[in-house]
Amino acid sequence: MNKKGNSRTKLIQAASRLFQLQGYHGTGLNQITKESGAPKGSLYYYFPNGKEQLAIEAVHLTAAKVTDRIERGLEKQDDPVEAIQHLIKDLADQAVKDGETSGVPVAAVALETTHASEPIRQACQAAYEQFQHAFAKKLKVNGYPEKRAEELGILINSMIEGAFLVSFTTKSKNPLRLVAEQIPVLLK
Amino acid sequence: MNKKGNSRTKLIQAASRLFQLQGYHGTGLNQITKESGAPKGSLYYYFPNGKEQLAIEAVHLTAAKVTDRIERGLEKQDDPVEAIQHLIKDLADQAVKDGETSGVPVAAVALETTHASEPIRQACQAAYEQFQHAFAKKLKVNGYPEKRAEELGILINSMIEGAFLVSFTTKSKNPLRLVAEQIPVLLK
DNA sequence: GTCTATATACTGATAGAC
DNA sequence: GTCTATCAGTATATAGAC
Repeated sequence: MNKKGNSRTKLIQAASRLFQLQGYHGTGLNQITKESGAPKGSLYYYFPNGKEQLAIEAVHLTAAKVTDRIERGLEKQDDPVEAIQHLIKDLADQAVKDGETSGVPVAAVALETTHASEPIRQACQAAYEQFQHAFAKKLKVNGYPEKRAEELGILINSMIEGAFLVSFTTKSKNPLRLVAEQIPVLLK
Repeated sequence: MNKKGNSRTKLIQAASRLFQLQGYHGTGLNQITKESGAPKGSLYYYFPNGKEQLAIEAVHLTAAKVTDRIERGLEKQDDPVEAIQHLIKDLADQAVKDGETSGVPVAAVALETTHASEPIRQACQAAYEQFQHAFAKKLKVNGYPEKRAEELGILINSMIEGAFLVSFTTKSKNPLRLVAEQIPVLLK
């Protein structure tokens, strides 16, 4: 990576973090450039389409990082039930304990921009499809039929998103805990 | 209701609608006063604490309306499984078809402000607790033990929130459909 | 109680020197 | 590629006439 790639990357990383915490409209470009350490004037050099383009790339980065985390988590145990339950337990700790440094990936940006920017919406949609696919892949490897595995991927991702949202907002682990307990019944 | 109550109510109603669609930071006070038809200068007369106070009251209104909708929906059928499934089917139509006029209640505001305003966060938490309680009440009436009913209320609300969020973002009914199909297994 | 005008700060975005 | 200065627009919030 050259200098160019470096500043570009730092901007996307800062944007990814801040959009997750404060949402799209709640995060200004000044704050992003300041936090990234990248020179402010160069933002429009790397992202000629401005904030929207930066948000799309930030969502892509967030999606890649979260997908990687899901995949690594699921690899730790062979049994899908135990693997998924363990992953959810980790999320529960993060949602409640990490306080100021944590947010629900993608969700805030998705809700704010679905009606306002179709390209950003599509980036968020792609993120959710990646998450679903990561769960489905684990289930296929363990013998679930393809179609059933994909449906369960959608279902598991939705349940985790909702429970994460409610756990985060109410500062309680209960929603994520209850979803984790439901996994064995779901995969039976 | 006198004139005062009327303007106040119109402001809260417009705020409730717009915050749901565009989030907290994505909605300006100018837009709210314009859409409400209430005189702009009077906003700070009714809400001395400004936008934050207006948002709290808007969340309370949204919570009351949604809770009412859940309760009325659940009353339509005696069997809790069928009642909840029917309710989710209605939500699925709304999330995908209503397009520009629909949003996920409370969620956008909750995600944006949880780290920025404790009073707004508490209003969102109260909203989720109302939703959970509405489901739990239906289950208690139908013979579920109190503790189990309350856990299922949290779980059902979380599942619906997540599936609504993903359905809304991906413009697909699948997540909500799959959650609906899961209800019988859940309540077995 | 209503409404206008405005203060102040910040937003996204741009131009141009270096 | 970097950085500064700055644009026009809008944000929340306020002061004061009526």
